[in-house]
Amino acid sequence: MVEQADVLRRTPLSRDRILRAAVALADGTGIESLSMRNLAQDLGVVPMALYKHVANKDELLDGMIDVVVGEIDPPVPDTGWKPTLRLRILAARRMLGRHPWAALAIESRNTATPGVLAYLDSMVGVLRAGGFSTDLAHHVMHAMGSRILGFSQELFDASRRAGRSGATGPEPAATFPPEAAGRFPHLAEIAGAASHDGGSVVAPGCDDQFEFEFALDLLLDGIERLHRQGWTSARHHRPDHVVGPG
Amino acid sequence: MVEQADVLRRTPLSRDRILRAAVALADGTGIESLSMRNLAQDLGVVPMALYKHVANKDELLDGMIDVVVGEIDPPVPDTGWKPTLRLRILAARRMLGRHPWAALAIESRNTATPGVLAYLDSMVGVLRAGGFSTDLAHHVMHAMGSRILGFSQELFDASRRAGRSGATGPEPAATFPPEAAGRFPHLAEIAGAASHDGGSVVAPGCDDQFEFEFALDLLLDGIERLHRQGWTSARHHRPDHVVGPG
DNA sequence: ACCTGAACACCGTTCAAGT
DNA sequence: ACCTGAACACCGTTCAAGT
Repeated sequence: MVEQADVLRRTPLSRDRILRAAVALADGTGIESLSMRNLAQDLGVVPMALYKHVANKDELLDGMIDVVVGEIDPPVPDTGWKPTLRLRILAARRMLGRHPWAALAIESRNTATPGVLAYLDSMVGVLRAGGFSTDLAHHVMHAMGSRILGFSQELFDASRRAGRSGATGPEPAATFPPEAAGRFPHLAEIAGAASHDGGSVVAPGCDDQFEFEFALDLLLDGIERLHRQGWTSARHHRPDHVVGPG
Repeated sequence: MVEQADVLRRTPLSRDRILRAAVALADGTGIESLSMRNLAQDLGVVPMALYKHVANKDELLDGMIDVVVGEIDPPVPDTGWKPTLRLRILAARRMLGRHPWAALAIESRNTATPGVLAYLDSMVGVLRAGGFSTDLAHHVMHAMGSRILGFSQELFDASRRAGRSGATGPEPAATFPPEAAGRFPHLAEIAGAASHDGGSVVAPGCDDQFEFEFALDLLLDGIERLHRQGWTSARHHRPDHVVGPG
């Protein structure tokens, strides 16, 4: 650790170098010991030097998230939507295993980072290419929720963040920022964003309660089916980890 | 807010009063503004007075979690496992709507609180009463994950917490504390805890990878079924919010 | 113009001094 | 014995002084 700091001391600071050091620090000693001061020390730099490259700690965390989300293996082409989704989600899970702080960090950000949006957009693209309607693809993304990034259910649901505005109750689900519609076309489509020729985008958001019950009933119905069939893990649980309830 | 503090200033401090005030503070101004100092001020008390009733801030958060988990409506008897689970999970979701900080707070605790364990135990009890084997009930609890408390997938998976012990990779899934086996019999059963006559308990934990893939495939198979059937939300999406993909 | 030390406004918690 | 003010070891970030 200290030797590494010595080696790097003279190489010039950059946003990229800061983000990599921050990820390494969080991986190594836990997210709770990631402070601007500790990070600066690891980099052999005075704390204020970091602020030339990242606006504040929140932006640092956003950058760290995009670094690790970028590590998720890209989708394997030409294998059909189901194995493609499956492999990619398992790749996301492996990434989360390498960076134990990442799941909670992603969940606690109030707005999705560009890297997370790109990942989600490509997942929707896989569904659309597989023949899913935007409607079904939308609900599927909500249903997959906690699996799609290895965790985390309601990615576009802002209701969990506290309202310093003082309003009570869940706020309307904030979809993604309108200016991102061009960059993430599948997400825009899913969100029901109507891109009128001028370029302005309207995203009506979605019905959280419906999405929650859609996923809940999808699971309950699948569980009921297994229960009726007298499902036992003994017939499915194999050491190579490639089988499930199917 | 201020008047309330005035009213309560003379009533003696208690753990219960502290927890209620903490929940109110988090509900009102957000979890990030919940500090021991702010909480003490709301209670018209010096910060150190709190430490007579709660050991530290972590224990305060644990207490707050159990207060709100205690608000979840109890299961309605005699309606079958499926509607019972469904109603209870929707009740949990309503609770999370009232306390926007709670989901993330529960997820970020490293060990489940007694209240959360009691809730989960009663959910397993519903499955067992419905004729589910301990084996299937176990996998179902993992599969429901993000829904069972309105969120949060791997309740007994400690791999997301950083290891200050320096070890890399996911730790073996920590089940619940052995001494809790007596209080939460259904969870103990699920965890495969073998309670030998002396009273000592062995919980072998579970295969995280298998549980993840079980839930993933349960969802993917259900999604495939909907896709083949040409499912459309137009036929299911009704304003009264009582229908899903079934 | 750029960099950075000191300072500010906070934390959670310890500890010793006061009653 | 009990309570509590001051203090300690931290934060993220501002700001002005130094180059």
